[in-house]
Amino acid sequence: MLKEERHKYILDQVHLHHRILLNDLSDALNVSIDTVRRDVKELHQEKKLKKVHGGATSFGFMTFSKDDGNIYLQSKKIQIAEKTVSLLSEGQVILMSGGTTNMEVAKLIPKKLPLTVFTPSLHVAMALLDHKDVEVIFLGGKLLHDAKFAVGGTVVNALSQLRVDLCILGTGYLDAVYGLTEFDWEVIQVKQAMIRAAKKTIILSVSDKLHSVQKYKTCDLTAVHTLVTELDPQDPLLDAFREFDLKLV
Amino acid sequence: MLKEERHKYILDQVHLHHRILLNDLSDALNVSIDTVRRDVKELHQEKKLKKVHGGATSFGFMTFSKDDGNIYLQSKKIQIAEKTVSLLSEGQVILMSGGTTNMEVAKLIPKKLPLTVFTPSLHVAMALLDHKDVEVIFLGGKLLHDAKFAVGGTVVNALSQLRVDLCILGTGYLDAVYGLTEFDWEVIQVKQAMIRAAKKTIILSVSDKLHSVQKYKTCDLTAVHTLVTELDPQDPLLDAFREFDLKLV
DNA sequence: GCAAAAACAGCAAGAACTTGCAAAAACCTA
DNA sequence: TAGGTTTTTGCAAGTTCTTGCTGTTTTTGC
Repeated sequence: MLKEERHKYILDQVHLHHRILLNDLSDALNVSIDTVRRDVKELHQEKKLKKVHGGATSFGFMTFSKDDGNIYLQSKKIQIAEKTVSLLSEGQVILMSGGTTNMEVAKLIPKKLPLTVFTPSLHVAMALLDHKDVEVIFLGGKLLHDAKFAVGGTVVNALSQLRVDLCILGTGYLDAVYGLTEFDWEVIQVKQAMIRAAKKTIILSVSDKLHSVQKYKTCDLTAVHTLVTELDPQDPLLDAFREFDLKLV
Repeated sequence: MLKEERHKYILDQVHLHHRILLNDLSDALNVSIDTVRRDVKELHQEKKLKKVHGGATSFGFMTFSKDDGNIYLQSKKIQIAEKTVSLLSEGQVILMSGGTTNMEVAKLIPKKLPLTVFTPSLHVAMALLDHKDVEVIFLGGKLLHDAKFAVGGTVVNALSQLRVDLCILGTGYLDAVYGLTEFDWEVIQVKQAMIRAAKKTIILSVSDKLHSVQKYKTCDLTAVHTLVTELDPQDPLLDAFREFDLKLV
């Protein structure tokens, strides 16, 4: 492999994930850690990226966000994603919905963690394909133009034939009384099928979305096993959810 | 072999693969490594390519454009895409494979043209979702990490239940004698199923890939109805394909 | 403050590059 | 066509670049 190719790969990865570990690079490129270190050093001197202890980051990382421009929201989502990733274990078969929070989870999954992931989200699938050890199966169907998410009978049908370890539901609206709600009927159908297909369901929610309700209901909180937020599990904001048989993380 | 011929070959290879090793060139051209080195040096001075340690890369190789950094190849693909789009008509149900050429087709489809498109390619699906009037159905299945393409029984099975107007096959290798070939067995299975599911099949190929053969065979040229290249339909390079009942565009 | 991980410096083998040169081929020009 | 000139090509020797390994120093997390 040419040095230029390695450099391109490294820069692509850094731009995609905002940060990258030298070990992962060494692994992905099949060269020694020293070589990668030297590559990153060069790119650092060329001001193409920023070298940090253990890896590298892109320059813009802390100054702007590709997503909604909201750095606070973004960092909350990353916190949630980190907590969620720590709940995963090797060899699991999981289901992931869409949403930006789930995107962060996809990016943060360790490169060497073997998993099988089913998802109807184009973005999540795309992000997961960077992970050589993750088998990605896309649940095909009619795609929603804005959400880049597959819905419809095909998806629900495929899900009805699955039995997976874990379902990770991203962005939704959450309320102790009304449960999990959404504004898109088609999405509801898919999420319900996802919950049915999984032994355990984890929902991810930034605290801003707690106690908010939308038009349609996905499920009651009793159907959920774990709720991950960026807050400390002891935070009083979560009190309303303690009455359920729910693990707060 | 003339120097000019070598130069053309080298440029073609660099444009096609974005990079090339001096050893491979020396091997393919049956000249010493020194000669190749001198050739590449010249081309470098003429700014036709970029010489790097161990080989050469095309310009634009280091850019981060989502597209294909290669200007020459890129413009050929756009020409092909334009011709292809002109073959489409309102209300058609079509199948699109992956590849960068098909990506260009997806981008160039008129925003107001109502179509239904089935595809197993993440990139094509993503590009099509920009078009509000195109209904996109993703053919789900196990995703190939590098090609971002769904393969396997699920896809083939779903395809077996389809009957569409048109199948647009992107990047493949084409030869008058050996027909359409690929290097990935799984992809072959999907492409064959796509051809079976369509009333008509269009294949897109940049002229560089004409007369080249890969390991596995997708189909004979008799299964194809239209061949779109960036060349003029009268170009002698296409003579080998005239014996077939094939529309050249 | 300690143990583990990461970074650094120096070294050696191998690959790639440069330079100079001579033989062969191609190209004039009479 | 013969003889001289230029270009092209391959070879060899020496140099530089790349890369993985070693041991040492620095940083990090507990």
